[in-house]
Amino acid sequence: MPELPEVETIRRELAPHLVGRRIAAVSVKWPRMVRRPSADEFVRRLRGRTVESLSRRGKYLVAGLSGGEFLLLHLKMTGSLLVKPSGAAADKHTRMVFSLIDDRSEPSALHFRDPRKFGSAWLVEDTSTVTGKLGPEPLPARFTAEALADILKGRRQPIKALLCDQSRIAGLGNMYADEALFAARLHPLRPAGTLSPEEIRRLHRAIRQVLRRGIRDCGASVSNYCRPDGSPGWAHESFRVAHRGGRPCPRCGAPIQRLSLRGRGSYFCPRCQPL
DNA sequence: CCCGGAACCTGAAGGC
DNA sequence: TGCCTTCAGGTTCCGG
Repeated sequence: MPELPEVETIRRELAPHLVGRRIAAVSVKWPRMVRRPSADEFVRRLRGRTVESLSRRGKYLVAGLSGGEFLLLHLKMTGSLLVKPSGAAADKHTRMVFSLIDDRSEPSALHFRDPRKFGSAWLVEDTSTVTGKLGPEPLPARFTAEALADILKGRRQPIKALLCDQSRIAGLGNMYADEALFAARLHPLRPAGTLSPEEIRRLHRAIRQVLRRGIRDCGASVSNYCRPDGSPGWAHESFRVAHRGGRPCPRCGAPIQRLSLRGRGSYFCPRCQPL
């Protein structure tokens, strides 16, 4: 499932294939994935635009286009973006194809593949209409332990739920939240506002560590995640609790437990992460 | 404000 | 070529 490290990996690997190229045509095979404007208008307005930049905000990819508009893509759980030669066949899970041209290289195509059809695309003048409610990015230096303390202060909800709430912190999802809580030795159900300053410092450090390591390892290929060339990442190989229910805790050997929180599986070590 | 649950979807996995 | 149920989860929306 693409979370911040996966989306950042895709951004880095996609940028050389997109930036400077012109969108010659767009084919939308599942119109409901186009959130704004209508699918017809989306296709019409994208044609002829040059991609000028590719950035990331939380789990959103943001392509800056000539003419001042932005194409935003969200992969949700099973989306992937694949660079293919022009004319390559779209498989049955391909929901959108962007045909790309420039003066210097062979025509290519960006395939937005998503078996579950949860992914989304927007074409907007102002990115804040889509990403405006996101909380801070956790990797820049301005995200300090004090900033995290302010976010947690007074909140009674379970720390795991807060970490996954994009309006509080942008980019963490189920897997990396579990990994960060394990690294910080915090139970997922701890009420967020009850963390001590020392626990907040541990959590702050853990969040940044698991995300940086995820990026370094090119993302976690659980579910359908793959990179734009179709290859997997290997961040999941060093996961210590995420999706590892029943296996021994790497720190103490106790079996990793699973609990359901907001309908999501949460994995943790009951001995290393006491409530 | 806060929380829980449904909806959006399909493929995989498990029970029988 | 087995059928049916359950599960997986990011985000949005809706109800209490």
